[in-house]
Amino acid sequence: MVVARFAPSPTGYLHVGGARTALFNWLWARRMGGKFILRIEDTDQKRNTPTAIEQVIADLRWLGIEWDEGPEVGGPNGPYLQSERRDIYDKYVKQLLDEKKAYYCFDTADELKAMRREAEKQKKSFIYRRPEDFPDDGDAQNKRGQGCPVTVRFAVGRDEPIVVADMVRGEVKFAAGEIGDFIIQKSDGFPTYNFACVVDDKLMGVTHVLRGQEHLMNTPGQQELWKALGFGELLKYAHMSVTVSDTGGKLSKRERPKALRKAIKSIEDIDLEKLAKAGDIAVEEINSFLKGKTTPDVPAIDAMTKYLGVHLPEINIVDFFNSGYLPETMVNFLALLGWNPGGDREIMSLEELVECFDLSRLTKANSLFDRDKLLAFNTEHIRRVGKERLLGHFKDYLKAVESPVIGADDETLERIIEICAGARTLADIERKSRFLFLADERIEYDEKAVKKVLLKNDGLAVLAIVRDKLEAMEQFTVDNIEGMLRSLAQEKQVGLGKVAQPLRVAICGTTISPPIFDSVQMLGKEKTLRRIDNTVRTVKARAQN
RNA sequence: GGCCCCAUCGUCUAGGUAGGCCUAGGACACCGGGUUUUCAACCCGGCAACAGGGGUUCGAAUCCCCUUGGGGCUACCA
Repeated sequence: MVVARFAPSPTGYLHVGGARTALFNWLWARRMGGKFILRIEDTDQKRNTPTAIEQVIADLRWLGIEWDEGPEVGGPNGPYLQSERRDIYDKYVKQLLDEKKAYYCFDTADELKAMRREAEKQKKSFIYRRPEDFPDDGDAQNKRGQGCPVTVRFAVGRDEPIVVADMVRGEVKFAAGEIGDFIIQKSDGFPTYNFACVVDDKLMGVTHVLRGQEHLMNTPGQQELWKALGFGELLKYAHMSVTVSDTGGKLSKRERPKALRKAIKSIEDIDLEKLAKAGDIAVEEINSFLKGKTTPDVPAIDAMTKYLGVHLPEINIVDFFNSGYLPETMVNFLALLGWNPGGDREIMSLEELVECFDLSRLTKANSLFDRDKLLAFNTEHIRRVGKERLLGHFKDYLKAVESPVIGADDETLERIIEICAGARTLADIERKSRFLFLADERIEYDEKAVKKVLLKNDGLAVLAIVRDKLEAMEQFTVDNIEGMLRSLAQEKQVGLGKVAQPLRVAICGTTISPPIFDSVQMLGKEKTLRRIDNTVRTVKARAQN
């Protein structure tokens, strides 16, 4: 049976790269009728962030990726948090030590740094110099007593080249002696990633590992460890292409802070105190951030971004959710990053993806994360998800962004979705419909729109006529409103826009709204009239100044 | 620096594993036109690529080599 896994480290939110890895492993497991495991690799105590696990779990579920074994669902091979498996790793470290396949080391960080510098000077790879005689437990005990760091290194075989049979790249050869002895147990007693991952993959029965190409250089070492531990049949590896950013290089979560830094610096007379308050951090922290020394945490970044009203590139899965993307879109788009079903197929549901997913169609070359195309995919998925699901997604979105639209009942929301057909994101729908739920006096007027539509071409005069006709209307229906506006336009021998636009700006403050007849009808007669009056008053007052 | 991976339109890619079906197909973006009450959507049309150089072959986008270019890794991070 195929057993695949996703093994994130809880250092932050689930980002695009991680989500893709998770998705591919999940697709492969589902396609083969196998099992998908979620394992948390929290072996670095310094980097773990407390809420990360919950976040990652929430994001995976939002995408529709469910696991058969792992946190919250349990399973026979638990625990699924590596920090809770220390005794297991200790046992295997001891085995390797006893068999002289691993050895203690006492180097300090500075000593190691010096060795690396030396290697670089000689234009060679840094290969740790293995001692002639391995220190024994007593030596380790002594060194520890003296306050020396004690680590354990794996003695990598040096006689034969190491060959990794990769399902994407074929046989990748590493010359004998090229892979140095790497640390498998840190001085704090925790295993390193390269060790814990090998042990767990065996114990959890993993058969396939799909991961980014950035792991390719870890594979020979892990494979040798696997053999040294006597784990038997090797894992099947597939190293997928890296997703690169349009700014060049691997798509990284550091892009958001970077973009924010740039945005802050571009603002001339910025009030750092206020900004700090918005982000709930100290001013010194911002200064240090601007110098590139430190990075505030995600909530602070998000809060400051919101405060400044700037748009940062989405990197984490929640970012896409907050920008109004559908999980259907993300899953579809992610799947096409380094894979494709062949031919012309592009828009697919999760179910369709499972049906045709195939490792032989994994792409070798890196792919760029194209936000324009993502938007096009979202437009298409909004069109095709179906009413019920879209309504659900929309409500989730409204809750997350704390929109005033949240107060509407389902019937109204469905109507809104309907009249906003063609929207590219849920944010578009929200933006267009929020005027319906704002208090009349909270309408913000777009200067350009006011100038162009109301102050020119008799805008206000037309608006006055429209107002009277609306007031006189007995049945405030879409048809009546449409009929009135159309005949008025005809009467005046002008395009519909000439009469519709002033009305549009009057009720929502901008020239962007759902179709005008629906907008007016949904707003209702009373509010429409009041807004027209407010608008006239405001605009006249402003024109005088 | 060392090791490793990769290379078709601006971008994602089909085609490459069985060389002729490719005067290279699709999608996004872009440009032009249409529809139109705004934005968006929608419809029609257009632009646009086998990185370069050597081979192998009757024949190469497809196989081999080199160059160039891009990317990854190079931690007591994962």
